Amino acid sequence: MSSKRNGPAPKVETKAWVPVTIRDVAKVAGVSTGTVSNVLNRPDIVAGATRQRVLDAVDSTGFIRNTQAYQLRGGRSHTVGVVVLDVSNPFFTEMFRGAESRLQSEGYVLMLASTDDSIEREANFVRAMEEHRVEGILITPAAADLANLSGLKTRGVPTVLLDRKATADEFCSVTVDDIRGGELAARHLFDAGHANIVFVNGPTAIRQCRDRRQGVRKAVRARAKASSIEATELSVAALTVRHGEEVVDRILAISPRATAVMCANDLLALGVLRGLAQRGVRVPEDLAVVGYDDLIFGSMLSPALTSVRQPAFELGVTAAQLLLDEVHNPDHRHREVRFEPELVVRASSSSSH
Amino acid sequence: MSSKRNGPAPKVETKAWVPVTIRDVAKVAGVSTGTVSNVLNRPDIVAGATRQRVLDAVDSTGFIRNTQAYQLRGGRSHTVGVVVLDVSNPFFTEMFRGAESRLQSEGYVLMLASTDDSIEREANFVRAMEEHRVEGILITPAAADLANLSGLKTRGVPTVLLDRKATADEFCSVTVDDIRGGELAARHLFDAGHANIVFVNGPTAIRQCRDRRQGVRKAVRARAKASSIEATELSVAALTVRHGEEVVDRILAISPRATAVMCANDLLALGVLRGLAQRGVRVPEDLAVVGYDDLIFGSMLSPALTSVRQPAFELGVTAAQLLLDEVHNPDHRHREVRFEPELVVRASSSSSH
DNA sequence: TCTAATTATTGAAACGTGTCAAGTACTCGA
DNA sequence: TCGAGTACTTGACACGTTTCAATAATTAGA
Repeated sequence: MSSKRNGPAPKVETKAWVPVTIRDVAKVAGVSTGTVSNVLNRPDIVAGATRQRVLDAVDSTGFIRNTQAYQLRGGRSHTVGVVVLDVSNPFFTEMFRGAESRLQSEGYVLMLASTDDSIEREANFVRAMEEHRVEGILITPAAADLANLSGLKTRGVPTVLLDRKATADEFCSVTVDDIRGGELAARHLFDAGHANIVFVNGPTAIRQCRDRRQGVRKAVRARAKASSIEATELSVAALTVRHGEEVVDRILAISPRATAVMCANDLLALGVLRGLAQRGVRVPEDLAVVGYDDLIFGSMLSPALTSVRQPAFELGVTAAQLLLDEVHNPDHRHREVRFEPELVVRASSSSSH
Repeated sequence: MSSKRNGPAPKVETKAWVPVTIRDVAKVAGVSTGTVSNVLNRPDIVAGATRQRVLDAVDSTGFIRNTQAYQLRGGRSHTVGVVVLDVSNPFFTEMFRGAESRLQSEGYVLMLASTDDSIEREANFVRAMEEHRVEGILITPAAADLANLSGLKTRGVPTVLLDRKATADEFCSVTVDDIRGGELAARHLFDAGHANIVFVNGPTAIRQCRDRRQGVRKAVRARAKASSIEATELSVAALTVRHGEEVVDRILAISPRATAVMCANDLLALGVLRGLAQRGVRVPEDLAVVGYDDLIFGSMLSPALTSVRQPAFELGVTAAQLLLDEVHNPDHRHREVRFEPELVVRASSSSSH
């Protein structure tokens, strides 16, 4: 890193900006503060000439309304807090974009924080947002229990859970049906004629992994009666590319040899693809591969990766919608909106074998 | 999407939460509001027994300090605004994480907004953040000129430009030396023995594309005297995978045939890789490929993609640091901190040919 | 015991805005 | 010309907090 200065490094301008209040504007326009406020909030009830004079004064003074005062007086904060586990995870950013697109048309500004799975940081953020009097919070809870959120509940701060079901009916929530997703992927392979598949799963401590496994098992049960099919489950310690690469030997060691692999997420699948390429195993001819999450780069690989897409953007939009309902509708009732995952079939599992 | 309700859909709890003020706490604790405020802000000056009584009252009432009132009275907002072009771009989210990591240890909360290149939306966000009295703004300006930011300047809102140099010394800024990045990539290929390379560039209306091209040309000039080398420039309309895929035929049509391709970003490179794979051209044996940006998935490809890494996280940290300096240090002077890009050599250009 | 010094607590003012009852100026009809 | 509307404008108050001069209570010193 290099730090460079142009010329004689001029001191930052000294004429300090003195905050312009509604009172300054009133003085310049030669009216009372009440009138200025009216021009700002109900322009219709003030005479044309006066209105113009005030607007000119606003311009010439560079007045910017102080939201805190407005809010203190009883106005809304027009702010919503979003708390996710990890901002750099595309799933969360897509969700954020969805929420943003819905909320910004209503004039809201979003506060974003990522907890990195830390319950303590989560508590801090939630508290800070409450202090800022956000009108609502969208959150992916870090902890299994929802202890950090009990305050929100009792204080009546509208809250929507992201990709997480409420224990009782305490909050609204938006979720994706991971059981169905697992089922979809497995069924796709069976439909394509694979009778012997491998399911590479992550730690079952993660709810998503548990659910996806359950979906796979469901698909197996549904077919097991009619035909002779089988699914071998392999488990890895983490959902990473490396772990996917390392599990390849175990996959190939299975006998009779499997003809398809389903991975609990795209990173695992990517690792598997690399491992297979290194060993000269062709995809999908020798072995079909399916992932989960539909990360953007999966579609850019060759062969492009079949995967299960989660409608992250729509999750965000819907969460925002639920929040708005809770904010504005006095008859609001909490509910869970569950989304269906979608199988995106691409070359890595296309039935050209 | 399916909407499901459990049981008899209980109406949301009716006992509306009445906001607890410092006055309520004072009443419960049997002290004055001044004392409560002291307990909250300067606990040391209040007697132990009283302090405890107040703290108990805070707990039992569930009091949460109202930041607006605090702020109105002259306190700081502990809020920083971040405005980027696109939240779903990993470069920006990494930068955001960097800024977050630096600022959250100082107790700040971040407001995030993405403009999607719209000057109008940018103006709205900046205005909203000013109304919220953010203590500073980190921004990637959408427009070529900085008209949207002139208000920030005159009103003295600390502002740091992200990946963009200030025209004069109006603001602090953090940038990455794209000229150097282009030079690094091209030089790497020349060093590896390639004498005839192709540079696939995007629209030169984009500053980054202009700069990277300039870097490539610089590398060419530096070598042209000593040996006979050449760089053919191809231009595509957008920095996407598809455009990369489509440019492959033009690359292969060049005669004498080039031995290496440098792309203005990783998406282009990815498209090129796909196009080459489809035509049976081996990488790096027949043709070496280099990208730019070092997107995470580049490392997961096989062959893994050589690329130029931009220290996005560090950019964010530094931007935050500059902002904090401008906020706290009365002797603050604006400056540009320029980061060096880093070449990450991987299999797609490794000299095993 | 009395004074001085120290320690704790109080309560009112101020921050910038929106609201609203009250006031003023103006218009129209008779 | 007067009265009754009508159309604008005013200005004090409230929102929840911090600050600070003033007061009260306690302690130390002589």
